[in-house]
Amino acid sequence: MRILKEPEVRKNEILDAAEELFAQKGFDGTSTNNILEKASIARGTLYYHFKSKEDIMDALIERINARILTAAEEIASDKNIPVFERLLRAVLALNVSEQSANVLEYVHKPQNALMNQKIHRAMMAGIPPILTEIIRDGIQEGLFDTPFPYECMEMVVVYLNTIFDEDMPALSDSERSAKVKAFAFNAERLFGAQEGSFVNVMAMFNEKGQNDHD
Amino acid sequence: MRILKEPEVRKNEILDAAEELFAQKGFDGTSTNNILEKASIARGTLYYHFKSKEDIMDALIERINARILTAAEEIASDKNIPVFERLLRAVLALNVSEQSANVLEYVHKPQNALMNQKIHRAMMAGIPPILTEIIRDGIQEGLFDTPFPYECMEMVVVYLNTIFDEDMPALSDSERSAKVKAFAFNAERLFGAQEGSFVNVMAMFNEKGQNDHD
DNA sequence: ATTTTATAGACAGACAGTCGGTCTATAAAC
DNA sequence: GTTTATAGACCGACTGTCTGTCTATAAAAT
Repeated sequence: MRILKEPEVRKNEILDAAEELFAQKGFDGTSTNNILEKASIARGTLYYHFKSKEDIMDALIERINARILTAAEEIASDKNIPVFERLLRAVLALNVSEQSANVLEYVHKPQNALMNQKIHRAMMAGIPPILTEIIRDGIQEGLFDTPFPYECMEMVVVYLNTIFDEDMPALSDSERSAKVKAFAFNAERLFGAQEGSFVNVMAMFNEKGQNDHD
Repeated sequence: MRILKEPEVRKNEILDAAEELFAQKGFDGTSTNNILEKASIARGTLYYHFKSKEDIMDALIERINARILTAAEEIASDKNIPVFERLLRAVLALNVSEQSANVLEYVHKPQNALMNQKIHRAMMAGIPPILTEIIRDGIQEGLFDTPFPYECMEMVVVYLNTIFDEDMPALSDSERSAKVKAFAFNAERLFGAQEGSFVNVMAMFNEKGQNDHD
């Protein structure tokens, strides 16, 4: 007895199943059979809707990415929020909020190198423009001073994604704290911000970050 | 008629074969059968020496990495070379020289995500300490001024690896030139160097870089 | 001669994708 | 209204490739 569904419905069911499995076992650790079972469909159905396993991953990344960037973009364009707070909230939306907890799950799976690469690329295309808008407002208000806001933001985002990514050799608490301090100092230099201003943002970041996880 | 060889000899033959194939077709695109054929050995021999396909890759990365970092380290510790030139030559040894042309080949293969990740990790562990030594000398000589030489170097290396990596969306010549200019400016800020000093280094870098490829 | 090391290749099971066929909904023809 | 044809969604057996395992054995060492 076969069950017919709208293509969009079925596609999302497959993506839902894949999302859960990739997060749990990684892309490489998830077989198409796992997906079939979880979505309760046959092999031919899967390949009717997606042309390959990698196609499923690409669709999933696109879906997740859209969610995350949309949330951050709304925050970034809300001129009623002060610049530093906006920056903080956008970063939270991108890295720590419940929505992007999914991204972190994937990134840290050992069998997810390809997916990591694609996620990273999507993030690098999407995040700096959003955050640079905030930096430009900060420049207008005299909080920052750099002729290259985009490139500064790009550098900071790349670094955050790499060094504070749990995938890298684990940092002890004191190592992490030292790195955060150094990073704040370096970010102040890059953006031409007043010394100490990013340290304060970082403190808020850590507080909010921890609250979110309690 | 079987041919016996010293384990180290045989191991290196397998690695040589793998090195060529991974560069040509990527890790995922290379089957163990390809390696068997190229090294003229049987499957059992391969698994006698290496415990898995991934083990071969790990050994290969280690081999290449050792070569590259050794060359750069020699340059970095040669106190007779002026700081800026030492920095330039070490960077060349790490990124552009013939030895590391091999690394670039791997990094840009579409089926090499896992290998990229491992190479990147190895590089991030090996490169910043070497270059930071040079920065420290520069601080001693008053060329640089930063309380966080290591973290600055780390940031710069991460950025160089990511943004100027050909794997990222291709940059036009003018885009690249603009990015190099912005990067030089930002590096000057990070290291507390005199404005314009890194732009000059970059010019040398481009010249030398181009000559190497002609 | 016996033991150890290195080599060979047949075999097994998992995997992603293919292919031929079936089923369902629906429009068109009667 | 009923019948027929069509489109497209679905099914599952099958295929070829892949990595790793296992058994046999040649060559070297003792």
